[in-house]
Amino acid sequence: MSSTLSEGQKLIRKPLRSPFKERSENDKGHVFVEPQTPLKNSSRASEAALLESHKNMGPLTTPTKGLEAPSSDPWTPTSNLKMLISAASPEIRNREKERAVDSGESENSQVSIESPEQGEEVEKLQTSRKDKSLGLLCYKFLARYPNFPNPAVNNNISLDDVATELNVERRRIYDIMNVLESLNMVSRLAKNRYTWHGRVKLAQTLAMLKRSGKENRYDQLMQQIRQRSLEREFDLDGEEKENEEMSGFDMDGDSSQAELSGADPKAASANSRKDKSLRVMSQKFVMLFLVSSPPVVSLEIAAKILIGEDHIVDQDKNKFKTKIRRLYDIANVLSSLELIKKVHVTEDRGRKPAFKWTGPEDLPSPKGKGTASQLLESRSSVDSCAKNLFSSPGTKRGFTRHHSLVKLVKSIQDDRRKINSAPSSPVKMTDESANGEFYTNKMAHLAAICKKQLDEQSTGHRIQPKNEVTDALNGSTSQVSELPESTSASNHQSLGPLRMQFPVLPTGAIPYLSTKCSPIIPVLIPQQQAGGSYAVYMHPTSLRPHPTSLAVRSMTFESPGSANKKTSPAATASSNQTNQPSSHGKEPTSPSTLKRACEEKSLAGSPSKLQRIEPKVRLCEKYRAW
DNA sequence: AGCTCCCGCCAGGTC
DNA sequence: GACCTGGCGGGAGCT
Repeated sequence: MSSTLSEGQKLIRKPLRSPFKERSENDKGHVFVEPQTPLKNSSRASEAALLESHKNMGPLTTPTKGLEAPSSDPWTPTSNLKMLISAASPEIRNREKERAVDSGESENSQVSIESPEQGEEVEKLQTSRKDKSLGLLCYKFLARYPNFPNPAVNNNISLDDVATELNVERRRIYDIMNVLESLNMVSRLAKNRYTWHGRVKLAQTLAMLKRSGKENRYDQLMQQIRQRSLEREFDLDGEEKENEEMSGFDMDGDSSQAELSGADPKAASANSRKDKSLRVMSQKFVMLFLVSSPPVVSLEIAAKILIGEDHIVDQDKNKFKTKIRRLYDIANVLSSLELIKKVHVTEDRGRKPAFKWTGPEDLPSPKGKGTASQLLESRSSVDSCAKNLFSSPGTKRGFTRHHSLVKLVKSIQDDRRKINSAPSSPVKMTDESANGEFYTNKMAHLAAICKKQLDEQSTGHRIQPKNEVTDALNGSTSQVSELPESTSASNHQSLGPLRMQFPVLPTGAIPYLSTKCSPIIPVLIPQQQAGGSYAVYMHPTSLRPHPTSLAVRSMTFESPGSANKKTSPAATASSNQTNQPSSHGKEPTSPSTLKRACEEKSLAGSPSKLQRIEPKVRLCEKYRAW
């Protein structure tokens, strides 16, 4: 069954084996690198090995990619790498075994991953689902090419060749290529052919994406969705409420996608399809990280934003699930690129998968007023789809955006207007907190801290180079520039690197949940629970009528499989973040805090709800490092 | 049980 | 019409 794959797609498309039958036998741990590790870890280990090798390649260390070389030929400067790839590519080994070819130089001869008696078992296990993961496949793919290719050499990629040599269906290669293309790491040259760019354009692309993300106010969208999610979460009559809130989004239901292209149904259809493409999704997903502070994005939030939260109702739950699936695909590739890393956000409802940005933090300032579209369009223009990722430079919005998202932004703006005129207005809050009129000494002190942080936050940005901030501000519309004028440029000085912004809170740290929509005052509470410190987030408005009002929330960030669930270096490093303006500090925003913020926000217009939001301590904010 | 995501069907697009 | 591209969701493997 494992016949040689021809150039033709038909053969590639057909599975070479009966995966499910084989899978059923894959019930034991196996290894590629570390024989004693369990199944999952083994794959991770092999990925890590590949990654390490890939790293070792370094820039310009792999002059040729040897694309057209047969799979058994060593990649000249990276033969060692190939060995590792093969170690992680059981199918290649299987194929080699079956063909009884290449006994001398074949990879399996160099990969001592199992004892002879284990051979058969491992061979079965080699077809493990994990071994076929998109992430691992991407590692293998990336290992074939240098990060910074020599423009002089042929950097063409043949999908057929890649699919054949990696022994996967071409379909899988498309997934990888789409994500890579979204980052300008490859560009489509022609049918079946791509050009490898590596990371040459990556930083610039990311900068563009960041800028576009800001222009699209994805940070605010995230915040908004979190808030609404919290509202739902803490509503006693959640279901009815959910419907209420869904309608409160001013949603346009299923029509949103069709509206993307205006009245032209055909264009709408095309645009809808494009908008769902892995490329667009990937870019938007990356944008979320780039504009988020801390740079942690849960799949749930991402999916909601990518869908437009309005779709998450009834039968559209399926859409959500599908989106999540796609996000996993994207995330796997991005993980292979080391741009993100999987973490978990533990909330009341349990652990939620999330990803943390681990890619470059200091992005170059996008040149001029160019948009991401220019960057993308500057590459191969063959793919019109990519062009549609961004609107023309002249337009304000950088990206094609769901109509629902436009409305979402509108909703945010409305909220902001309300908030700014409401007692819970951030400005008012900070002013009040500054004079401490309504608080105890401790409250006043904390409020002062909060004010300071708010001032910093209101600068709108934390770690970016100043010029980039300026660009972002210039390029964006009123939303961003609405930020209070009290911004102090000097506040940027103390800002640490992006990762330092992540609110892993060691003892004593006071996280500030910066959100324009829900100003929260962090208050340390004398709570001694294992695992770290706790902060109580107090909404300023709740402090006045209910000085004891607390809104606390538990949230744990942890790395899957991380042994160190407590304070990590990252946590320690972030211990100073009390003074770090978390800009749009969104991610760790306590759900209950947000909930409270939303509730209280709505109080202005609905005093009757006041009773329902009687001060209550929800949970404790507990951050663990990954 | 829920999370993760492989797999391949099949529709739309391109040649 | 053949082939390319990739959205999509079923359902298996994993935790």
